Amino acid sequence: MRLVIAECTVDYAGRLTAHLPRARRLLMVKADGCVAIHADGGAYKPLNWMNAPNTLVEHEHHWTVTSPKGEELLITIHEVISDTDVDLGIDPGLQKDGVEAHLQELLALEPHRLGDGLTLIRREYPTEIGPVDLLCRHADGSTVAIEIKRRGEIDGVEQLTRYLEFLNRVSDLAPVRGVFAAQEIKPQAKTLASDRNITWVEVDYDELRGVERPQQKLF
Amino acid sequence: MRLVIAECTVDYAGRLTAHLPRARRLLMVKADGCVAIHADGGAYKPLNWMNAPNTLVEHEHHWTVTSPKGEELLITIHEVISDTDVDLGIDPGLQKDGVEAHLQELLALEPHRLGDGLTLIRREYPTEIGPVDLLCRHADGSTVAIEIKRRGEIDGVEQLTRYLEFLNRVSDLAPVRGVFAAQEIKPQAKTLASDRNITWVEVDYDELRGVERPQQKLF
DNA sequence: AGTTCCATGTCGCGG
DNA sequence: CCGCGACGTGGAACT
Repeated sequence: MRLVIAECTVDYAGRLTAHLPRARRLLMVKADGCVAIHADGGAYKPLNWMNAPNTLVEHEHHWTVTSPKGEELLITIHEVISDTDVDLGIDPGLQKDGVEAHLQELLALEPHRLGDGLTLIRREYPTEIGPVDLLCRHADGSTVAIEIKRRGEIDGVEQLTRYLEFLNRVSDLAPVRGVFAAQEIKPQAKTLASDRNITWVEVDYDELRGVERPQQKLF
Repeated sequence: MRLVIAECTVDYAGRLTAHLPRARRLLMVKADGCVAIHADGGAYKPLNWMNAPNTLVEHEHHWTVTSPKGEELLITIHEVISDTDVDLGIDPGLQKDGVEAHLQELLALEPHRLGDGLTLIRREYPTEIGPVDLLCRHADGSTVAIEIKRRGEIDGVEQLTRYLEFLNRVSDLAPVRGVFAAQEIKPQAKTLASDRNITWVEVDYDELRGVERPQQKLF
């Protein structure tokens, strides 16, 4: 990784056009070729950037970065304050826990937690307007479409409603009922779901994964 | 801005839990207090971060960052390779051009591009659930509500649907038709729009702004 | 402060 | 490679 502190002016033309007046900034060039221009604020997001893959060409007083998608970044260098190179090696990567995918896995294994008599037909059941998280069969022969969210909000109910509309109209699975599952569901989402005859279930994540990995305090 | 290169291990607990095994990384601390941990790849996004406001406490072999929202970041420092501080001053800020607002301006000037016989009533026409991008009158006396996106996706169709529902129910403008306009519209969004009798139009941004401001090559 | 909506969103997965 | 949806989405504008 290369870190350059420099007085610079920046112009970007690509998905939009943007301009940065002259100021002192950090230019970060990573091993994968991506370039980011940071100011001393504005959270972790850079002011301007080019993602890999791209081509960086350094001239005397300016850098040009071009991407195969036709994006262009021009960095005019007025003065270099410092220019350092560090070898970080490859990162072992981030381990995440507690996201929707994990919740879906666990519920696919135990769909009965969302309603008695449910068995899985398949995960990510495809429809014209996108995949349904879980499609299940009920013991009575009816079908149940399940939308899973980490946090249940109104958007999720809308999404499930669309799936139900299409599944009931175009497939031979009809009638299809809906179940909205999340670790936590906002009151508005509960109201809307109930109003549309969609069952909602708040699932206990820790209970679901059992004693597998107890939550630990960091410090 | 402070830049530290260090061998470190990182644990985050907040909206989810995450762990980074020991490796050499860049720790970036900005003037606004935000902390970002970068590897040598993976675009501009850090592996882990804490946004301002937060509290950074440095101990002998570890840093703790806590946010008022109850998020915690623990950085265990095994070895410091370098530790530098730079004064960047405040940034004059980014100037952008070519976003949705601009598209709306251009279409407000030439609404007929979205359908024959359309004339503008007003931009940002207020409703109780938010402003409609453009409200137009058709030559036949009917009203047309227009939602504009840079990229047309299903969310935008939902948004327009809500406006139409409301306008048709509570206003004396009824009947109100809908037009969904974007530079590019996803197939699913087209399907949903058509299904709801909403016309969709893909507009050519460059053609729209015509000779007004020709795209300039940076280099 | 809470809500809504845009974003050069970015990222990852499945077809 | 494209399409699609999640994201610790982040960030700004408006109530």
